[in-house]
Amino acid sequence: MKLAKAYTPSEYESTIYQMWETSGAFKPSGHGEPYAIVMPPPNANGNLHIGHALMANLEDILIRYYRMQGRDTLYLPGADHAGFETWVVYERELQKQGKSRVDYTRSELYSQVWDFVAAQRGNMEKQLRALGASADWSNLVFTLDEKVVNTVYGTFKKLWDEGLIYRGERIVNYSTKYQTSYADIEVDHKTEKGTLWKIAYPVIDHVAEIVVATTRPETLLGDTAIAVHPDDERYKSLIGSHVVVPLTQREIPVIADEHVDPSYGTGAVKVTPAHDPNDFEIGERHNLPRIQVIGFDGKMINVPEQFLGLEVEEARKRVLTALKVAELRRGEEEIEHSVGYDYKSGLPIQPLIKEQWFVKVRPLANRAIEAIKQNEVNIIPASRKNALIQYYENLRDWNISRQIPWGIPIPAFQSTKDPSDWLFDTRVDQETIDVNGTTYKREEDTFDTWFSSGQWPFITTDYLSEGSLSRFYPNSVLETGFDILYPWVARMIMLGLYATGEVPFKDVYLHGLVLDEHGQKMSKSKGNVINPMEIVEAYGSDALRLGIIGSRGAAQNQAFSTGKVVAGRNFANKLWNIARYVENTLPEDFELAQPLPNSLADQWIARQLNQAAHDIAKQLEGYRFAEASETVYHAIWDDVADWYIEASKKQPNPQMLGWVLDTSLRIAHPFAPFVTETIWQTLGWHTDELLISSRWPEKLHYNDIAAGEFEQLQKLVVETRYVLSELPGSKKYTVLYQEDSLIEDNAELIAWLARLAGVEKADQPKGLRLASSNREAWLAVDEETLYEHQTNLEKRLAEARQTADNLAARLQNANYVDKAPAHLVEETRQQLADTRELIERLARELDVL
RNA sequence: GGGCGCUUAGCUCAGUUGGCUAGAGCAUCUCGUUUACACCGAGAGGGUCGGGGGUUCGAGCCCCUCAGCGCCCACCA
Repeated sequence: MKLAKAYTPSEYESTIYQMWETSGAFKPSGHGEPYAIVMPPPNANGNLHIGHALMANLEDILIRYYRMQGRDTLYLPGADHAGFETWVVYERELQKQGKSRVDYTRSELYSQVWDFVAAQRGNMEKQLRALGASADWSNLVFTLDEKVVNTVYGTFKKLWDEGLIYRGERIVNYSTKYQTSYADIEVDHKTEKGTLWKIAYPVIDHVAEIVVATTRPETLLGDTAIAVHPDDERYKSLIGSHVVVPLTQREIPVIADEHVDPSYGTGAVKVTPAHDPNDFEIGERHNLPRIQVIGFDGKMINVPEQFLGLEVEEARKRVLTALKVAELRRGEEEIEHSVGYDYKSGLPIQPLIKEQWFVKVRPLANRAIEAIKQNEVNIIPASRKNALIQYYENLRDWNISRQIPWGIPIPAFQSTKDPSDWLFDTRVDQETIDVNGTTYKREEDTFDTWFSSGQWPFITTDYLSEGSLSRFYPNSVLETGFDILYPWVARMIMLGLYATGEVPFKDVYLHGLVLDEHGQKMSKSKGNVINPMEIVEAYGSDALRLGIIGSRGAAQNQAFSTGKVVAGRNFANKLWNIARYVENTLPEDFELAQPLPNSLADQWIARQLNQAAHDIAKQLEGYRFAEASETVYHAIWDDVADWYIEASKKQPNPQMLGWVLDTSLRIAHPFAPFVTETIWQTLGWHTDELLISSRWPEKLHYNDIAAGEFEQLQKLVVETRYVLSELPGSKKYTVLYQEDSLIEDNAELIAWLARLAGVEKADQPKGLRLASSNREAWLAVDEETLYEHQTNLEKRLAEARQTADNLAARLQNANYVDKAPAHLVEETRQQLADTRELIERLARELDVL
């Protein structure tokens, strides 16, 4: 089969992908040391965004590389039920139908969402295929698959049995919009300007008042104490007396608590245990009652008639007005403070008291810290390591209950006789169960999705049940966005260590955000979202891949660049045309065999490609993707195309040409899988093997001296081209040489590469000395031209003298000679010698003039 | 209140334990219809590596400091 004139990706990509998939190339080989990446599961019913493309490309590059290294490779894809995200979408659907969650039972809602998701599934899998992800689809796991639920229940049971699960009334972060509690990490803290109001509480039986400072005056309706610091002289005498809560008739005590900072505000704090985490703790210490004044719907409850049913914002205004009327306001000041917002709705989060399931994280976090400090898990970039440790150190107990139906039900039942009696039981499809004559009622909450996804590495590999993929745990690397280091990666490390006793993965590679072309964060509302599928259609999958990983460092946000994608497309086309040239040059019946480097160019390209294969391997093993892709790009474009192919036109060596193309395809394959495989298939040199399943290139033996001689020729050619570019007109010139066997043997080659009329031997050569290559060569020009170029020579001579001076100065520095590594000193000496020779040659030429 | 990142060519960015003349893509300029490729070839210009100080034989890289931009974490009312 013949290659078409230009590479049109869309003509080949889907066919090539199918070929890979049906050949079984994506499945683990069962031979070699295991190498595994478990893909962070994209939303099952969503479309991929550009960040997914980056993720899939980075992971697939690693997978393809290690597969070619002969490792037993698993790239395990997943699909996420995306509990809360999907629920929010579905609740909006319900709203459109004029319904709400209260119209259905939990199981009804669950099955509705299940159908909703099922109807929209499949897009992201198609899109991952279009990106070339060589994932093992036969092992895809959905986050609600039975095995996921069972494993999650097992872990929950283990935690429960070992006393690491508790259910308790705590202040939780509550979204009044979505009617569910959140984990701490789901709250967005924003620092903003606010008002600190000062409010007077009259003291009973004293002619006095205590002024407190608060940013949330509406909560005073739920106050159950005033707290002051025990040593605060201003208030010491009032400790134990009572005050009246403004706007109510309630009397509350003045208490002393170390928590109060006498220097802040007025030094006196109103205590509202039901609506503030600190106050909750003060309340615990002093046995204070809790009065809930904000309901779970965000409206005021248990308050005087005039405030009942108001939204919090409105209640605040009216309370302030009422206080003014009562003449209890004592001033206000503008302050900066931090306010928690619902990350999804953007509305303020209400701290509310709720009974929830919590995981005691301290023992889990401590073990994770140890693992990270011991480098059982490596974080790339390393700068995130300390941040992660710090996160673990500050981590508080984890609320894992969510009041949404779309998720894994918490397998717990509560006694109808004794509310504190809870049983672990997985019969979650039943509303009640009877155990020992007692009826138990089902918990209606579901798990936080991070609780189940935090177990992903050992769930997907069936590690606990010792399934056929269990050899892939711990995974080799977890590759994901740095934005989910805390919510996801941190939890996987804790839960992995807890459930399996081993770290879930050895390396964590974090990528940054893909920003738009102008460095702005992409968002639907800004309308600057780049759809990866459109890029694939326009430029090809390989182009997107090369473009998106180029110049991108770990955990670094970086703008998307169409220019880089275009460069990627051009590279694919370059590869294609190299292949076309080779195909047209080699005989029809060409068969690949062990090549024998013959010409200087042969020796040189063998060295260059050996080196490239080695460098790329090192770079990929160190997760330096951008550098690796650059190495590929230059080895193939500069060395193979611009030098080797051109040289081979004059000094052909068919076996060598075949080897060069074959090797180029192999080293480029992880980065540009489609075009390389298409060429490989079209050439048909390997009838029994796909490129995807082939091996990383072996070193080819070459002669180092000959390779160095080719570099000499390159220097001569480059210099000649440079001089020629400065000469006017398009006349062809001749290069003359004197007693130089290297030039003599390669005269035709030099003439071709430098576009010369010829390269001829002369007894008394005249013209422009080609000095920098250290060969006895002159460009034959007439006297007039030579004269015009005298200044040029003088400039070069001056430059060379400067260089020589610098080098000499360095060598005269005793410290340099003593302390710098010997090879550097030697190199400097050599350079100085070379430069002095150059000076001599240039000076001779000037003498001639 | 803690922590982190960024500042390198006109633009977007690479540059791992300090070591030749600091690189790439795009953009710019000059030349080129050579039978693989104009999605091309040849050549060129362009940077006091944010400012200042220090360590070192040697600093884009290490230390201190200043400035600008950005991010994360955190229950000070």
